[in-house]
Amino acid sequence: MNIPKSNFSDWYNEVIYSAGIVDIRYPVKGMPIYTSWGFGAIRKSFAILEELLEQTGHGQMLFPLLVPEDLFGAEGEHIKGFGGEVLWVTQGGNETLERKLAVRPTSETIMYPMFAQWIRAHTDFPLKVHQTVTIYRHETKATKPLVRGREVYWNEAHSAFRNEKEAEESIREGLQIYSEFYATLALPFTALVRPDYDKFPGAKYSIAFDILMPDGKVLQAATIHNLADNFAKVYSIQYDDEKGEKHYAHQTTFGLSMRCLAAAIGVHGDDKGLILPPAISPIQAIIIPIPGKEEKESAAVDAKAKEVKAKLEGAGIRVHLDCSEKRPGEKYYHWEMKGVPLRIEIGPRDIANKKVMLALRTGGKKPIDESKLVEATRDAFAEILKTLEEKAKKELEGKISKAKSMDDLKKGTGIFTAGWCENQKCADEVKTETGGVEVRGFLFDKKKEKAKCVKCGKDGTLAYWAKAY
RNA sequence: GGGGCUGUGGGCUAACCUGGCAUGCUUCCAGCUUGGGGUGCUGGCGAUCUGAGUUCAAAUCUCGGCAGCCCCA
Repeated sequence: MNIPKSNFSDWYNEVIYSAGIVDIRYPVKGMPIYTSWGFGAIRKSFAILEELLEQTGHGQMLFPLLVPEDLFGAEGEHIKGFGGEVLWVTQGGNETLERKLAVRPTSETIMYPMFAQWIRAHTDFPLKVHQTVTIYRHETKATKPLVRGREVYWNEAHSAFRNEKEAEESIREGLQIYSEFYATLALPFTALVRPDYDKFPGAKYSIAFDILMPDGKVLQAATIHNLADNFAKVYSIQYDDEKGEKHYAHQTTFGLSMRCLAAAIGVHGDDKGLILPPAISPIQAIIIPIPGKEEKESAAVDAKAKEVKAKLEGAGIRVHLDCSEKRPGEKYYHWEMKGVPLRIEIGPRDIANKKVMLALRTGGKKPIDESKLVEATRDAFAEILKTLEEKAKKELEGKISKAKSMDDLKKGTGIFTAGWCENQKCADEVKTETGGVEVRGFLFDKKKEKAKCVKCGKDGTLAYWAKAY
């Protein structure tokens, strides 16, 4: 890496290519290749998320990519919200299709007609499903790998319940799942109820997780929507209760995309490159053998390195031994750039002392007793996670400030709290005048704090504001 | 939604204004050397995004397409 992180935009573009996260040289807009290091980290992340969803009773399914036009358009707000960027399949082979097929920009309209088939009575609840797939949105704006593309890999959870109360509980469950998920990535966030005009098309309300990036802009990195019975009415998801009376189901949906990796890259990386949290790094520990001056020494190092590798593998740690012909120093730079959280050095000196060297990507190098290898490695991962978390929390806290005037919004950077009268007009004017600062929403589940609107001065509510990706 | 800039070996880049032999670094390959933080030397492979136009001649000028970056909304 020869671009400092302070030049965040260039740093990001450089590091995602150099570290093997994506290759943007494929000639279709917004569709890069997610190469093995990047996709590996995404898969590790999603495996954690999928496990959390399974534990809370969501069953994994796979729904079709395509949805016929009439089904897609049934919910009026929904199609209005997505209509402009839907890709359509209009031809099959040489024949024009009589019924156009939409390529999913999200899967409500594909899943919910099936939900209507599956749900007949109150005993069919709760219905909780999730899937990890790609979705497609024909973005016209500038795209950015992992942040805004036309093809997005994500996990979406969709659930149906008997009533509003159960749906509310599901919202809380979603918050819990995503909070745990982001804790394993050491990424602090703000979970905010979006303003009404910015909610998911067709939802009652939307909660979104914003993660602060180093340039002071926030990245929306997960969403949770309460759909109430809006979609149930359109797709006839109805059930008989105990008394034989008909009711509409209440639904929720959550989504979390590969943006989580963009957030981890942005928040944790440094001038040397990436720093991946141990939980999602494709390789958690990289062993670098240091050859000796004599062949005998080198042979001993090789043998010891293999022994250490086997021991760690046996403990379920993702470990790799770099026996390439490069010099040790070059290997250090290489794996640091890729963000491997822990490096284990083994050389003749260590063998003589019955030690191995642990070098943490977050800083610090220490010899440890060979007999305590597994334990020390686990401790190192915990320490790395803690270091990342503390650093990220500190940065976030340092960049949330109270804005009392338009001037504060114009001059400051990061996240602001400021009053808002809840009229979109004021929000729009603020965005224009400040060069992009927009209302991100209100804290969920907290008593709304009164505050005068930062724009018009009328009575309003304390809201969160920031520039966003 | 609007505007600007850019596209040269795998990566970065010079030449572009003023049309005429495509420069350097790096990576990669081979060999030797070296080995606890990017060893050194020698040799080698490899490029003007795409289509049309202007011209004796286009990386260079003009127009379109595709792709990327930046700024504004």
